[in-house]
Amino acid sequence: MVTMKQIAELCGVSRGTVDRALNGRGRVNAETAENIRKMAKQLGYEPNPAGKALAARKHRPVIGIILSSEGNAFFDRVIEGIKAAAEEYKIYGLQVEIHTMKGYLPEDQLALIESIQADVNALILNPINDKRIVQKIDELVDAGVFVVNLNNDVDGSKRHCYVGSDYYNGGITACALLEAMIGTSAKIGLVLGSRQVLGHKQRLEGFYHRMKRVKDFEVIDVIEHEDDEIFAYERTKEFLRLHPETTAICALAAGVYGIGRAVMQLPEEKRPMVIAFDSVPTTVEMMKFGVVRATLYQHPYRQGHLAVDLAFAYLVNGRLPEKQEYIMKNEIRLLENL
Amino acid sequence: MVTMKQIAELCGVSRGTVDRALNGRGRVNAETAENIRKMAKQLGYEPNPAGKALAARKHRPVIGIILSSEGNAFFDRVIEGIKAAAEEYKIYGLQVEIHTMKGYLPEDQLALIESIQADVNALILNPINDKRIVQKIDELVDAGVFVVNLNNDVDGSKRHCYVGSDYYNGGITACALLEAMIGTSAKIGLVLGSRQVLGHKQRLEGFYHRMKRVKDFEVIDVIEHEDDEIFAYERTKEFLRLHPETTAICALAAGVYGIGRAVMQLPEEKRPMVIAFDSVPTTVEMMKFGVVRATLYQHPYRQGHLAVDLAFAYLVNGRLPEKQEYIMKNEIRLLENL
DNA sequence: TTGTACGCGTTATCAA
DNA sequence: TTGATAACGCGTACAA
Repeated sequence: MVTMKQIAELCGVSRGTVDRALNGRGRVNAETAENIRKMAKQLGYEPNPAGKALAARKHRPVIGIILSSEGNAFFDRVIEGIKAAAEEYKIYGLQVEIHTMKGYLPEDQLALIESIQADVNALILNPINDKRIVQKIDELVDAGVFVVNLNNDVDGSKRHCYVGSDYYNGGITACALLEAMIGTSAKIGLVLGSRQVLGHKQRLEGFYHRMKRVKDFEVIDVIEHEDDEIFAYERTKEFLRLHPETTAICALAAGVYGIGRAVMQLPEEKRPMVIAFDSVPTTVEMMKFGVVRATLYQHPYRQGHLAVDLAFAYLVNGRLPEKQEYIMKNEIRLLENL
Repeated sequence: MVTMKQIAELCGVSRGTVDRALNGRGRVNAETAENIRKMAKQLGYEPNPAGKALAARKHRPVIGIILSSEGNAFFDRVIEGIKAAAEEYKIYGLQVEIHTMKGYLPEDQLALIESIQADVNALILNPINDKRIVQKIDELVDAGVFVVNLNNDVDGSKRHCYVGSDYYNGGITACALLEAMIGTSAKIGLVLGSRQVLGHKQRLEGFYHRMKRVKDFEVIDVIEHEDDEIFAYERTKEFLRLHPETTAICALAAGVYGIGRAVMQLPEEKRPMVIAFDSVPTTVEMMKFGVVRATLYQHPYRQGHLAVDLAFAYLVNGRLPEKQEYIMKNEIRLLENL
């Protein structure tokens, strides 16, 4: 393991100069700087995180987290992951501040970002898909803030990386799972929050794509519930009344409890097979009732933890993420392996 | 964040004394020691890993790893996880040495352990279920070596912790999955390495336990292939010849490729549904052929990584694991979400 | 029994 | 443009 001290000796300069050269702090002769960089590369120098961490303790870097999570139980586990990571890194002086909000109004999120942006070194957020949000992200990145998009992404922003699930593959997997469980013939109702939401739209597309390969799958209709449990209940109920021929319902987003309650009003032998996403407590309840047969799980805890890991690695150890996107697998879970 | 220095000042002693009191190095007045410990507890003192890591760099702690992995592709990903973790911690002076072996003879493993035990501070191994191995583990623990059992456990040993999968639940989940995919009626062949292997036996028990709840599931026979691909092929072939009524085969352990090849000799419409464990390349191939319909995945990469994480936390940061057992979930995967 | 001083690798400040 | 020095928290050798 090679250290700055060794490089300094070999180059015949002081550690301070090596530091300036390697970390681009300026005020160093271009020639010696080049020489030092070459030597460092040749020796395979890697900064020691422990040393960095120790020295960084004075900084007390702050990670601000903004989540549109209120009323969405999926984020409960995400937040647990965030808190576990925060606890783990507290010792390095890292401060993590979580701000939650309700709904998806861009101006609300914008206001929240602006209220904290002066005080954070990194920002983790589930961005709302809006021009102004993208601009704000870019502004922060340009100002030196490390930005992670969590659980959903917006395209064209300068965010350092994205942590979340693969929505398109989620749709594909949901369709494949349905085929595996119900056979090649089904009359299907698809339920989601809104086609405006990028992730929901992608899942829908994935589902349709995979469906081309199944002989007798037919989508009767796509129901949108605007992420509202009551709407999910009412609209599913109405859908089932209009379409008693339905044999499967695929809940591509939240609202599972409402959907389940609507399905439960049918006599058992007439109930369609329901599959869902995530395993929030109310969904688990529906699985115990036998109403929801399977669910697709996307490691919410790990998503939260990883987002903080990446910000930590950058702030304390100066390490940029290796990848632009950290995508969780879609895991299939039955009641038995929840 | 409270440091030893602060505690020293508050107690009116030197930092050296605090160190001795808190780390039980002796040579310190019992009364002052007690006082210091109380103060530390009261302030919620937690040693700073960065400081520890830096100071520990002279030690160059060694983790020895012994795996009966040769010829078992499952461990390829486990080893990738181990190597990734080793790379991550190299900077802290951690050395990781992997030793692989073939087969499950206790004396072989014993000899391997003995050949390295003088040189390691921690040992990670997948122990063979044998009295002598248990004794050896206990001997090492008593000698101050940190021991992690990986992928399978032996009962009654003093190992610090176990990292691996939940075999019993794996059997339960396999049965539930089969029911979800094939319906409530099936004539089943169960294939595994050997009932002598604890994990295989537990999966078998889990499968039988869950099967009680399914009306028309019937196990025709249990085939043992001694973890040999050719035996798996031959015996499955013979089984299918004797029992053309078979509608499902559940591969509870390795040998999936041999099983698949035997199944492929039947005309497509007569093939039983096959489900398996793990997703090694040959199993993936069988899934692409449509022969294996689903597999149960147990996070091999994370198993390997976590085992090293725990040893690192102990050796460099002096942290004992929070849990005795770190159990991975059994995840269901189709070709689509592999 | 206790205190002092140094080193681990890095960053930051100040003086040259 | 540079170098020297102190500091971060901990472990430890040595002196008192």
